[in-house]
Amino acid sequence: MKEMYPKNGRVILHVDMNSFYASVEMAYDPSLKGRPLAIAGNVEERRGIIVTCSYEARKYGVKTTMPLWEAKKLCPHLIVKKPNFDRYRAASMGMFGILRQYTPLVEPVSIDEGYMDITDSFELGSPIEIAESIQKQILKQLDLPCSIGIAPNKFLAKTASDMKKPMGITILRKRDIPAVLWPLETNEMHGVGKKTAEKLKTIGIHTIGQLAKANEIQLKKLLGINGIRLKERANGVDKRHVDPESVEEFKSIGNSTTLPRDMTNQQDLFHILESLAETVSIRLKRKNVLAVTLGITIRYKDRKTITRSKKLGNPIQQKEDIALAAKQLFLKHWNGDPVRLLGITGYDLVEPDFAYKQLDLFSYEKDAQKEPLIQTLSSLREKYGKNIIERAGSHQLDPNNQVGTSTSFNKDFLRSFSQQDREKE
DNA sequence: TCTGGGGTCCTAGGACCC
DNA sequence: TCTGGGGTCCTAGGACCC
Repeated sequence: MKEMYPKNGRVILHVDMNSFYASVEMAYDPSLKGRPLAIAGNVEERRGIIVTCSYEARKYGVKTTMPLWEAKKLCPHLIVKKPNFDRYRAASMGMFGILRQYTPLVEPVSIDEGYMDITDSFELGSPIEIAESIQKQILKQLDLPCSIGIAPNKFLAKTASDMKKPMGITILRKRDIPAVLWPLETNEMHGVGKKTAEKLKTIGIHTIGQLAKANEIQLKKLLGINGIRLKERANGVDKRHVDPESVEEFKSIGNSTTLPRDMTNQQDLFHILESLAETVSIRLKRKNVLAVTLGITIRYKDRKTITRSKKLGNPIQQKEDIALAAKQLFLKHWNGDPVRLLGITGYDLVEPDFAYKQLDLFSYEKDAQKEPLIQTLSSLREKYGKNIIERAGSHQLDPNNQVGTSTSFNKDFLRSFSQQDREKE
C-alpha cells in the first residue's frame, strides 16, 4: 500500500456530506426518506429559495438557489421545510467529532465538509479502508450519507469527493488527471465560476486541459494571481496544508436580511438595523471578539448592492454601539430609494485583551471621532472611553463557544441537543 | 412572483508618509 | 525649483463557495 504514495507526498481526504440539511431532516423524521424534500428560506414570504433538496427532488429538476415557486411548479408534491440550524450544527459537531477520532488533522471548511490529513494514520488501515470506516460510522451513528475524496492534496481531494454522490468514495491520483480532469469544462473546477469561465473563453480556453497548458503571462493579465493558481490546480498542484486551527480564525461576522417588502421609511429601516445589530452583537460575544471595522450592505429594489464600511476608533461589541455605527453609515450613504435588503458586518475582529490595550491608547491619547450624526449614550461613551474599557475587559469565555469532540455522539444526543437549543430561544 | 444568508480572498485607487 | 518612487492603510467592489 505504502509504495502507492511517494515518501514526501500527503494523503488528504475530503469529506462532503450529501444534501446535508435535507439528510439531517430525514434522520430526524425517517418518514421523509425517499420523498422529494426541499429546505427553503423565507417559506412564508415571496422570496423563498431552495437551500438544499433531496435526491428525489432533484429528479424533478429542483436545484439549489431556485426560487421556491419555480420548484413547486416542477414538483407539485414537494415537501418544503424551513431550515433548523440548531439541528444542522449539532449534526455537524457529531460529524467532525467522528473525523477527529481518526486524526487531529481535521480542517472544517463549512458546516458540512472538511479536510483530513491521514498521511500518518496508516496504522488504522489503507486510505480506502479509513474512508470506508468513516463513511460507515457517520451513516451508522448519525444516519447521514457522505461522499469522500482521496488524493495527494486538497484540490484533488475536493474534486474527487464531488465525483460520486451520494455515498461515494473516489481516489484521484496525479496520473489520473489527464484522463479524468482535463476533458472537463473549466467551470467544473472548484474556484472557476461563471465570470471566470467566460473570461477564459475569450482567450480560447474551454477545458481544464487547455487551462493546464495555458500561457502564464496571458493568464496573469486576464485573472491576476488567481490565473496562475488555477493553472497550477489544473495540473494537480496544490500546496495548501490541512490546518486544524483555521476554524478558530474569524475574519468577519455579519447578519443580513431580505425585507418582507421593499422599504423606504427611515424609521422602519432603523428598526431593521437595530435587530441586525442585536444578532451581530450576540454572535460577536459568542465568539468572544470585538469589531474594529463596521460595514453595512444596502440592496435596492433593482438589486443594485452597495457596501460601506468604517474603521472605528474603539473596537465594539455591544448592540447599541453597533446599531449607532450602522445607522450613521446608513444615513451617510443611503440614496433614499426603496431598500430590499439590509446587512451589518463586523470586520477586523480582535480579542478583548487586545481591544483593552487598543482602547487604552485611543481613549487617552486620541480625540474621539468628530461626526456624531446621532447623539446617544453610546457616542458619549465613545468620547469618554472608561466605561467601555471596563466592559471590553470583562468578557468571560463563552461556554457555548466550544467545538464538540464527543465520541458518544448519536442520534439521541443530536435530538436532545437540538431540543435544549430550541428551549433556550 | 425571480434570485437567501453566511462567509473568504483579491484588486484597485487614493491618502499619506518617507 | 522641480522632481521620484515605495510602502502601508483605508475603502469599495467583484468573484466565488456552501
